[in-house]
Amino acid sequence: MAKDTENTILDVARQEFVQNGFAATRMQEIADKAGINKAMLHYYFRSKEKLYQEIISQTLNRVIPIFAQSLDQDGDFWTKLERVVGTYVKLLIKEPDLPFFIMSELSQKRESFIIELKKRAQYFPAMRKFIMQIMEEQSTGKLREVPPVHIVLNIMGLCVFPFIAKPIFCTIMDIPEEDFKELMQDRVNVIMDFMHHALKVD
Amino acid sequence: MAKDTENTILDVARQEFVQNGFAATRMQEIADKAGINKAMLHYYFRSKEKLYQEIISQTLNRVIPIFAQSLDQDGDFWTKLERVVGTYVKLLIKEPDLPFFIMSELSQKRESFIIELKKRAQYFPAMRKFIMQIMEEQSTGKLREVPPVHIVLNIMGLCVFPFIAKPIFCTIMDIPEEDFKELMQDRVNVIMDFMHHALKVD
DNA sequence: ACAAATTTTAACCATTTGGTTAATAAATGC
DNA sequence: GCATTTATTAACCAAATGGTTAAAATTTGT
Repeated sequence: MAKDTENTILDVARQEFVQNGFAATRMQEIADKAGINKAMLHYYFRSKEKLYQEIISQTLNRVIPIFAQSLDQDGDFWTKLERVVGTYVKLLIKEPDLPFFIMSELSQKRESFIIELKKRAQYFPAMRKFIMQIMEEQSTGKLREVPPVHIVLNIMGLCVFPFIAKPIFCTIMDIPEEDFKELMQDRVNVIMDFMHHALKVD
Repeated sequence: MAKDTENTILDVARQEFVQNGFAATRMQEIADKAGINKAMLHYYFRSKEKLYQEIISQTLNRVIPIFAQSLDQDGDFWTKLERVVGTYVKLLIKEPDLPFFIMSELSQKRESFIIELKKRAQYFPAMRKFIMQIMEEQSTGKLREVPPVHIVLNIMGLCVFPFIAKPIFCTIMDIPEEDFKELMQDRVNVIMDFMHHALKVD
């Protein structure tokens, strides 16, 4: 039963923190939705801050390895790109609030988040190796010469941005939010096509 | 003196709300930083909610027209694109926290923000006209056939995303945040080059 | 110069909120 | 079966926070 309570708390807390952010999330609300006494939250996690930290930690553990591993396999730039874009967009369709959560609290609770992020520094080389690979393929004339850092920024932006901008985008473009998911289904192909034309050598 | 106090409040409040979000911003903190009594905040703006609304309103007034007007002038797709990308990136370099603020509170206080957004519906047609123009230039063979909605998403993503992702990006890529601004200076050219290759007809 | 309106302040107030405590219930080990 | 540990609860607490009020200072109109 013990693990059960703990996991219920974590589940509810994650939902609440993701939806409302740290400051707007109420411990009482978490307790109510988990169907337990508020004191349990402190019994298991000591404080709101610690509970939040745990959620952050879990979230990073769930996202970063997926991302890094999809980069850390064999293949040329295009193989890797297709893999990483596919993985990422699929993940985001399943959990569309994720990028928002990560970036939201990041800007406000910068230090603690960055610390938590740096604990996963083991995964960063995958990214830097990817950049090296881009440079290599550029120098052998397989890719057009665009600054690699910008290429990475572009890839990330093309994948992640729509999920962050969904509400504002749907409003301005007058698209029902239900149609949005559908739009995202095509997204992998659009991105691949876009990148391909942008980076292929003439 | 009256207008002076009011504007000081607005200035400080904007900084605070942008930096901390609604829930984490303290009225007392605003008062202190503005060097006035907390009661003044309520004297001029009645409540925290109303004050926040005012900031949202001002912010949208500052951003949306700039964006819409840069789309609402003459020129073919490429002329417009260069104008809108230039305007946007320039604005964001000056106020890098802006997209974050807009998108942050958007997801949490959805209703009130969307309402405020819809009050500016007058500006939306510029965007839809831009899409129409894309479709036209595609049918006359001037642009490659990529779904226009995705083109718009791509443009927005390429412009805005780096500013949202700055902290996480700089950490993972091991780039000092000071170097980031420099990176953004090249951004307009990179984006234009990228779009050009992605959309030109073979 | 002075009355009326406006602006500003200090002291309060009610509520919310994270967190604690002491007592109770349930599980565990022997 | 019983003592000990673990899990859970209800009641409580102190601090923080948005908001109010009544009085004082300042400005404005005449």
